[in-house]
Amino acid sequence: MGRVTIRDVAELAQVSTATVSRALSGAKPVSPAVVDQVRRAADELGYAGNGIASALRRSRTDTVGMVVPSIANPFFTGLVEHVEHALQDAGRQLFLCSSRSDPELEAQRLRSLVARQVDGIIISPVHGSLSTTAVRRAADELPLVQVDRYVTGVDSDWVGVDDDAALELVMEHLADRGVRSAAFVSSQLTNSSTELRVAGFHRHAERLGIAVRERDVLLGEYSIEWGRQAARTLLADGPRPDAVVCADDLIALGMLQSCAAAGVDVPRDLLVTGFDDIPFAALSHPSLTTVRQPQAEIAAEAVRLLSRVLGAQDAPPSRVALRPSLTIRSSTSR
Amino acid sequence: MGRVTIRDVAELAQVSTATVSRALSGAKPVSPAVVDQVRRAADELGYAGNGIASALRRSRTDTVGMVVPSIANPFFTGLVEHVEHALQDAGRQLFLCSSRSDPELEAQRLRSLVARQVDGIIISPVHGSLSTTAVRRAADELPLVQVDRYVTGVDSDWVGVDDDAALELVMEHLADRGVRSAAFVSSQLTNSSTELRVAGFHRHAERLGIAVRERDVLLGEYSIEWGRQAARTLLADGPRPDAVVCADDLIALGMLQSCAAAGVDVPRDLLVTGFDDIPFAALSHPSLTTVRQPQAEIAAEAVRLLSRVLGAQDAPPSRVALRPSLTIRSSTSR
DNA sequence: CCTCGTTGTGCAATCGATTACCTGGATGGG
DNA sequence: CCCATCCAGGTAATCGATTGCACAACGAGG
Repeated sequence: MGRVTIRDVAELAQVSTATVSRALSGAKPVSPAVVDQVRRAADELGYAGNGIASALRRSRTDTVGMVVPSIANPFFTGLVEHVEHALQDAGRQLFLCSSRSDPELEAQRLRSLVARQVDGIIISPVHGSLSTTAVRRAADELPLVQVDRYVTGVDSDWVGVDDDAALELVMEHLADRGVRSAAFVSSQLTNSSTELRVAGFHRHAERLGIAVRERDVLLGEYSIEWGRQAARTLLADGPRPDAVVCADDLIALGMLQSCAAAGVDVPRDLLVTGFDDIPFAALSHPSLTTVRQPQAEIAAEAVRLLSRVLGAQDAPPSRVALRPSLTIRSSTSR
Repeated sequence: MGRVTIRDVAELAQVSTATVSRALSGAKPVSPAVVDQVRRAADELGYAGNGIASALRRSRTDTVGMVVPSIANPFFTGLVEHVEHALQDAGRQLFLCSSRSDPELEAQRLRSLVARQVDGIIISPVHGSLSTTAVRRAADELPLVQVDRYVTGVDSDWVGVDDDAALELVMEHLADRGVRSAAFVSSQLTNSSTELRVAGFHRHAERLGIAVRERDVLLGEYSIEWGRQAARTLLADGPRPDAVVCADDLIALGMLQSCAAAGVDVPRDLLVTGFDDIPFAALSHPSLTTVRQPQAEIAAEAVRLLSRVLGAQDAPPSRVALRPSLTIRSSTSR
């Protein structure tokens, strides 16, 4: 357990700690013979360095923190994987936290990341306004990029998908299929993407002459269980709409399950669409028509933006909305 | 950007840095009046502390590192969520890394966690032998608990599921359903749980008189795609077994998809079982019969073991194999 | 009134690595 | 042959918070 320090290495290699540091990091030239000696000594002792001490002195950690609302949602884990990949190329590591859709927990995670001196933060904030203070406070301290969703009132970079364009794709596709009335199932959360999606839904429905009854807009949370529940509510009473537009795939998958259980045939009796195109969207029965988010591009762009800020260039914050595409599967194909 | 330090607070509150530290952490008694003064000063300056410096001095970080083979696999993300929950109660934070099923990357992650002085590590190692060196090295430095899988040759705590008992449940269930021959689809990875599952499959198949042809044991990786592929191989030629036992749900879900595409009716023509009981196992068509892992218990036990070791009690390493249960759904119910 | 705790606070060492600055010797040009 | 330059490598300050030790003030008990 006795940790081996740079001093031990220096002693064994018969040089100063400064030389050991330089030999191992290559910060300044050291003669090859000495480098070799130091390397050998370090190996022999199994020297691993102390990242904490190094971080304190250099005041950087080569680590980026990421905060997402949920790691049970494959959309976010997909995003995380891509971010991790992109960071690796930049020689950085990812420190992942989940805020579990709780602004309070989110604030705590952010504080903790700041205290741990990560070099930058990538966050998908929980809430459009309740998250503002914590996000701003973090953004004041270090580079911060928002992904997927953003909060109001913080001037930071953002990368995500063009939600309005996404809903346009969905609604036009449904219109093409002859849909005359539609329901919308989403989360209660008031955050940018959730709001833009519901707004887009209404806008394009109206434009295309698709009827929307007020009671057919159901708000709960982004989960399979809520999809199931919403389906039950929707199918329980009154005339059924021609289609159900879901704000994410988890909801849509829960919806499909309950439809099957209730004997409602999708797509014959009802069309269903999702959002995100998670891997499981292709596996349901029927397979799910959904909006594909360009995850890899979002991740790459987020990392690029972060590096730009790390490069200390005081560029104005940029908001990048990438174009989504529609993956058409059986849930809307008669 | 000018970070506020403890010195600034001390100056404003007109006390020494020692007093500020004690007032804020409560490590030693400080008179109420002074505490109040310090609190006020800290608030006014927005003092957040420097976790790095604190960690260096105290040589603890109140952080636990976790390394999993994949964060795209809902089984692991479920586990992570439960661990995070359990840690929160203990006032610790989680630092999550993915090894992407690559022993080399895994070793790097472990080194990095050790360098960052996390207080302990929870790991599900990639490989039974290739991961050994890295895991041992980490375990030499700090408390380490293995979950789900374990490597050979390292004396550390382990918590997981009783894989043999799990396969017993599966095979007896299949035997009850009149299955006379079975295939097994798993990952190539040689790690404890993978190996115990294939061994259990063979043992119980033999015991119950279920025939297994050598070419019906297919090894690839834990992914949906491999499940699809394996299905194609399995259905392509020769007589079809009565059942396919899959070593995880991702494989099983891919298998179901390909079966549907090939016009093979599950469960009429073929029974299929999975392993893990991820949320999506209930959503497939047909829904999947699978082994349920007691994730919450595994997580709680892992955290408990880690705390025990952190308490510096030199107890002998314990290996806890929890009992799995079988969730029976449509993929095995005629 | 004189010890002997007790309590609250400050001083300064400390954690381990990095790096600004300094030194001594080698090198090269004039 | 001398001086300017360069380079490897050492010395010690530094990052920011914590904490062992010292000390002052105060109260209680004899």
